[in-house]
Amino acid sequence: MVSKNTQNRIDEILDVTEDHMRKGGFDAVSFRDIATAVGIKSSSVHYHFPHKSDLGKAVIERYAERFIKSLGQADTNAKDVQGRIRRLGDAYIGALSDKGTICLGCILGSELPSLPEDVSTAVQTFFDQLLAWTAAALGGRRDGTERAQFIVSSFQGAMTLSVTMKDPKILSRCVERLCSSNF
Amino acid sequence: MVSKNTQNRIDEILDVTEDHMRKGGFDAVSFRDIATAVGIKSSSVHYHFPHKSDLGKAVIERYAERFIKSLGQADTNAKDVQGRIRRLGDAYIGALSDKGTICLGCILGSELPSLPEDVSTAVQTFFDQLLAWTAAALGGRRDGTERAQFIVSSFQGAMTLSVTMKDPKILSRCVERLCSSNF
DNA sequence: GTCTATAATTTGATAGAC
DNA sequence: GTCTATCAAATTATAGAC
Repeated sequence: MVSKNTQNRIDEILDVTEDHMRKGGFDAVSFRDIATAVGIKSSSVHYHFPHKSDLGKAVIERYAERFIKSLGQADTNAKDVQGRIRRLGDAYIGALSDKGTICLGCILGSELPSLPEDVSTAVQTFFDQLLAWTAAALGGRRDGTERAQFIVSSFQGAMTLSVTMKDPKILSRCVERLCSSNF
Repeated sequence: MVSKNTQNRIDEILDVTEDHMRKGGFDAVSFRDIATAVGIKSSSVHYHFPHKSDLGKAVIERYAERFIKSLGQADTNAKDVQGRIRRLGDAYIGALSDKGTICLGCILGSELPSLPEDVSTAVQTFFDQLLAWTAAALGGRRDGTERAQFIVSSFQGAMTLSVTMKDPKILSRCVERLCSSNF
């Protein structure tokens, strides 16, 4: 096996890890499985990520950055609130159709009490950012935080039920319903 | 260790298993941990549940029966729809405050793609029953199934976010919001 | 029904050569 | 950066005694 550019290899490892983790959670990931999927040995994975928690932390942090960035600017003004919430909904729909698997934050959030501390902290940071974006997107209402919690949790739940019932329409109808409400 | 009545022992095992599973999912459960918590040896757990999937299947089936039964009758008439949906919401609030952990269906639903087939089938059966109850509770509307999916998934998502953010109010406000809507 | 003992496999992790 | 080799621990599971 020829050496590869470090950043590419790291991304490859994180791609495969994210894949496995979104299917079965943190414990569904093993160094050997990841290594095999990437085409290297497990000791080489340890070279990049010494401990499993390093791997978990890196994959959720990368996911958070990508997801939040995909939402674009959450301009804090009253105009086009529905458009911005639809962007959020579309991001969830995209994440689902992407791989047919649940949002990474969703599955790791479910397992939070059993995760290593670095990882659970990173998961909570993801949700802090996501809720802050959503509250801002709602245009600075008084109860923006609570509305944001309702919207985000509804999308997450609908996404999870979509995977459980193997029916992506559950999520898309949820997005439709919330976007055509006045929040 | 003195022998115990079989049914009691089985319930003890399922209690502990449910506990562990609600904290970290299917993979967070090990025969040794369960045995230790119950006060027996792992081989004795295997006597009651030969394979791990037997344990998983039994725990979700028991959970489903208890949860659905706690909802009471879902009389199919237009009266008191809000009262019935509030019963459903209260069941979720109860499940959360019960152990401070997520609903078992919720966490196993998230991991569905990686579960043994018996277990994933049992999880889907749980949701089939829950959605059927909710659709009936909505009083036989035309789009009852879709409304039921929205309500159940919103409760599930709010429960999960409550655990993730360590704020039970996220769920209780979600219940309040949906109960005071006209569905 | 529970125990001891043990097998077979998997897992996270490290040392050291190239 | 990747490899070989290896380890200690944990895991699912079974056989057979009591």
